[in-house]
Amino acid sequence: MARPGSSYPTELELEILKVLWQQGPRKVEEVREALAESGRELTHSSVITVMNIMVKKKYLKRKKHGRAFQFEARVADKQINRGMLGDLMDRVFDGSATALMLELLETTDLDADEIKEIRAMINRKAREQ
Amino acid sequence: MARPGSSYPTELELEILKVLWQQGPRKVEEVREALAESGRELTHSSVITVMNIMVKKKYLKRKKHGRAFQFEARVADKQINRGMLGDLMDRVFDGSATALMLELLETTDLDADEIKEIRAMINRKAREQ
DNA sequence: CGATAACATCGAAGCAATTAAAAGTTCGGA
DNA sequence: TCCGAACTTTTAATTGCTTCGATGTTATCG
Repeated sequence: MARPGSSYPTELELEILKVLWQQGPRKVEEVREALAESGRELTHSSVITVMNIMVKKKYLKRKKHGRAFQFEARVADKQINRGMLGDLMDRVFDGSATALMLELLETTDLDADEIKEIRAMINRKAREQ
Repeated sequence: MARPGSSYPTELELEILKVLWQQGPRKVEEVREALAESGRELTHSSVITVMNIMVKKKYLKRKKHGRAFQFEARVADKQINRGMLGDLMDRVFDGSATALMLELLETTDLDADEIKEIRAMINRKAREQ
């Protein structure tokens, strides 16, 4: 039997989604350029292959626009981020948000502003209950 | 060209590591049973195949123990958890611990105790600076 | 209208991950 | 010592991801 196939975007798929989330609907060539700028140099052919797979997976939709296709994200960044984080939380931290957060706090350097922001958030959360 | 091959444990590898982290050094058969109990029914053959790959990848070491091998984790849970979390933070949240934490706080239901614990942690973090 | 450039599809190679059957090895008891 | 059970190694099928060359299509410009 074979690999199950993740229900979340793969590495490259995520990179492509990020470009479309940041820049809006784009042509393959433009996505290829954006990827190249962040250090991933692929041929046109490679990029379009993956993007067509992403259409099949419903991550993207495409529309003819002049002679080329325009591709657009069909999933929201929030939705994907949440899903991927939830997946890691389940798989690695056995579903414990607290364990995840403690790990993060233990191992990350945060500056004063960030701490302030997180604290405000947690206080708001406390008040909500 | 091929897939790069993640520097972190795969799905099944992580499940196996968890068993060994929780139970200490174990034989293949015992690991197989533990996996079955958490809903993943594999043949002996399948489990040993992966575990041997994990030895090659230096996740595990093995020692003859009677007629069977005993396998032991060679990496610490903390180390792996940290790495996988860091990887997600980089890939999904562009390296921002704050963004990750805010997302988690936004989307997770935490009970009073958990909030208290996290708050204590962040306060300690604030004092450290 | 025909050539060319821009763009798309097809086919495929190579490796990783998952799964397991079949074949090989070894230890302990009859 | 030899058989069988327990355990391991070998081989391999299947599928997913990444990558790209070769080939096919189409719009525009001269």
